[in-house]
Amino acid sequence: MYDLILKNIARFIQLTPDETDRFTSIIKTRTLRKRQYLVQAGDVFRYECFVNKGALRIYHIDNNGQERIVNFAFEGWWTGDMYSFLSGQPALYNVDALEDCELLMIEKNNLEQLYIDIPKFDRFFRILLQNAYIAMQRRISDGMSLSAEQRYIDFLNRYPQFEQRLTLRQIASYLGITPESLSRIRRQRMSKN
Amino acid sequence: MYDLILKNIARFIQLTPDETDRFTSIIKTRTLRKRQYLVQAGDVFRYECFVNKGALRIYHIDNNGQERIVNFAFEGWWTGDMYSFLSGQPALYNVDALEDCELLMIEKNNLEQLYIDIPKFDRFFRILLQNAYIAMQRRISDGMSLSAEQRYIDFLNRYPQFEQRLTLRQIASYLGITPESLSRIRRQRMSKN
DNA sequence: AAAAAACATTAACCTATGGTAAGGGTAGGC
DNA sequence: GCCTACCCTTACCATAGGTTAATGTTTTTT
Repeated sequence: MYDLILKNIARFIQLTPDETDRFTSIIKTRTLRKRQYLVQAGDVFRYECFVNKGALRIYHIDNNGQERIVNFAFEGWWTGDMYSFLSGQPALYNVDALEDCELLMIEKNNLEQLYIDIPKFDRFFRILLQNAYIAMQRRISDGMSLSAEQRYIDFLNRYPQFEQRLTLRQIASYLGITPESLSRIRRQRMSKN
Repeated sequence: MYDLILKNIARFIQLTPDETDRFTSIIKTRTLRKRQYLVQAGDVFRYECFVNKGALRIYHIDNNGQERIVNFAFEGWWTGDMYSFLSGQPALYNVDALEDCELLMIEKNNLEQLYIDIPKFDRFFRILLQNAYIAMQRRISDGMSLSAEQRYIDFLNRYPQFEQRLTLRQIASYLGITPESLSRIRRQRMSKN
């Protein structure tokens, strides 16, 4: 049950058996069925979530009523709504399940006590966030510099294993274009090669 | 000299006098003249930098040779090249001074020893990164959802104090549009109001 | 102070992508 | 097993923003 999350943590910090027990004792598990919400924008959401199985999307609804996927979360990734978690204010984003999911969740108060008792977890999440920072900075500069087609090609190269688990609409939304545009890009690429 | 950085740190953690001394002992100061590089893409850069005075930009050169500003850094902000700092690989971005600057710099080895000696600094940078994460997530979704004009208006609302310190080209580059487009947007806004 | 370089503005034109609509395919609910 | 709803594709037109170029202005260099 906890294999994947413990391996994920062991990438950056080493826990003693006691610390491992302490950590797993605050984990709550939750399953989601496909399409089920984990977070709805506007609700307060006080958990950091580790995806043990399945896939989710983080998205918001823009002024034109379009769903815009800000990110995905697959097995081994962390998700939630950082803003709501940190501030206690209503969540900015929706998070829902693209497939049946199994989540490991840590409640805010429990995590804050964990930070106090085992400061190594401050370190773990610091390193996790540094990596997220690098990835997001690249997404920002790619979004400014690259054409829709180039962003699509980069997406395929970066996440070849996920393409088949996502629909065209989901990929288009993540890339910041319409499904029609992505369909056109695919056709043009077919005829080129 | 250290007032601003100590106040910045005191937002999230409390240091004892000894810890404060320990911290300030590893700070190196550096001044940059306007246009001077702090980091050049391709060089290894092993410092986290706090802007005590002045302003910088983080940018990269895209495939068309255009400078794309990924972010600014004003007094009280942290900057550097997170990728190079973490991995020891060549930096992905250029960072240079938009004004004469005074920087407080922490070398990687010193910071890593500081993390070990005073784990509160793990916590400090964790919280700093969480806030950066929220800001970057918003930039990604704004970049996908909003028109160039809306992004410009949001920029003015969010950073009214910085507009006058930046040129039109710099703001346009940050917004991901050409200077010509921003000039057109400004003119249209003038005639509307 | 002069020369050179970079910046801002405007205009005319171009292109990538969005909007809309329609047809056929596929999957999930009853 | 049918129906409904959603998904993908294609086509045609609309438009925001890019490109190029010309002009005047400001800043930097010498």
